[in-house]
Amino acid sequence: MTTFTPDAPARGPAEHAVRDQIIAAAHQCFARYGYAKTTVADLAKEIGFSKAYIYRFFESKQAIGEEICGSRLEKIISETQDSIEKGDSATDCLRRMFKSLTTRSADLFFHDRKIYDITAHSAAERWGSSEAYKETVREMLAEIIKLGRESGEFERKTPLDETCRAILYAMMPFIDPLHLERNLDLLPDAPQEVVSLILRSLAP
Amino acid sequence: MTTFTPDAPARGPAEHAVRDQIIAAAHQCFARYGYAKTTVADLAKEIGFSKAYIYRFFESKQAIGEEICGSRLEKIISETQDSIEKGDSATDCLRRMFKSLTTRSADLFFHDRKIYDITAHSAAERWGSSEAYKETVREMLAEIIKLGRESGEFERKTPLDETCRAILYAMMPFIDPLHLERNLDLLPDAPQEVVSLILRSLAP
DNA sequence: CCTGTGACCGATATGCCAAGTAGTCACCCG
DNA sequence: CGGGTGACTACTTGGCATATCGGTCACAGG
Repeated sequence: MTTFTPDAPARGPAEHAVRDQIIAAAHQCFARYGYAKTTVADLAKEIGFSKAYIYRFFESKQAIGEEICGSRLEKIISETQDSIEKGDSATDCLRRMFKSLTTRSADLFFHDRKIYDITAHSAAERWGSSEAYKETVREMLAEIIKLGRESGEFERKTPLDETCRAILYAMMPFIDPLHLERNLDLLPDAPQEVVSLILRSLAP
Repeated sequence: MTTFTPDAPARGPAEHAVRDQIIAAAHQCFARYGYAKTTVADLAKEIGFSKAYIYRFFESKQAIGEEICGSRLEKIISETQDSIEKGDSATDCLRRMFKSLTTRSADLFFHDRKIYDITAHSAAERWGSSEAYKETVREMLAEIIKLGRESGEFERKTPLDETCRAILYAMMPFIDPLHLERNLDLLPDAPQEVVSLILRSLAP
């Protein structure tokens, strides 16, 4: 699994109590007031240091946002991974994977809206956090397809890369936060119907 | 094919020289300055009548927008229909259908941006014009699938409705103007790869 | 009946200026 | 030296008065 920390030039020590405090404060403020309405000065006040000090640990407000966004996406990934591991076939794993990704994203939308908005913003602005998320999802999918091909569940003619790309494009409306937002009324049936279509396409 | 005129209570006579003048002026102004920047008063001045008179023919500015939007979408539909008719198999028809829809939509984006923006707005606001468009696309697709099933090209187990829905969901990123806009960098390969996946899923 | 309009209303957009915000830097302290 | 900051700048943003816009209506002329 690739790491979520963006390849940007990190500033200051990666491990530091104050850095953790900033993250904690940011998580709280972003969740409560939203990314835009939270100022760096707010975060500074929250942890009892000056604004300038925050810039010893993060090169920008966006970097903090990416960190919050990334760790939330990581949680979705790891929960999804857990669900996949309970699958008893590649078919089952694929169903579980997308079921988990869509329901957990929708959950985020309904129960942690402000954080969800950050992920949507992250996707729109192509932040490192969501690029890394997409890449990890791609890797997870490739793993399942490979498994299914080895076990004889899935066909082996189509190039693996193309298969993965096409599947992700097809699921985009339900995975990409930006698109999901507009398709909430199609949950939970639509994504499952697309997964069924995908599975038919994978038949040997 | 369903008509594009929204089921709204149309105002005034449907056939009328002045009505046509309004449409012509609207098309010109919308294409040049955009829907938002064009005022109803602008249209009135353009055709030499008063603003109030326009409301004898259209119940709102949106109704005019829907008309412009709808007729442009109708053009895409009819051109696509033409292309489909040249297909020599259901498989070919399906490829042609989506190839035509995506390239013509992208074309609209690049060469008639202001009009494209209206279609995107129409999709976002769920205007009648784009609902009708989506419905017509669904009908076109169902027709092709039925043909393919009859000729033995496509499988017959999955319910027709579900097949059509799933295919449209999967192609949404490249058909829906709202989504297409964000995926222009994936053209022209991505939609074709998804169509290939769809065709694999339709194999008997 | 049909064609056509100016005056009017409530909501929304616009322009403008003060206040706030992201980010930097020189500098302080132990 | 690492830990920490106030003051500064260039750029947005918010708020508010004002103008504009979508839409209606009563009414006029043929």
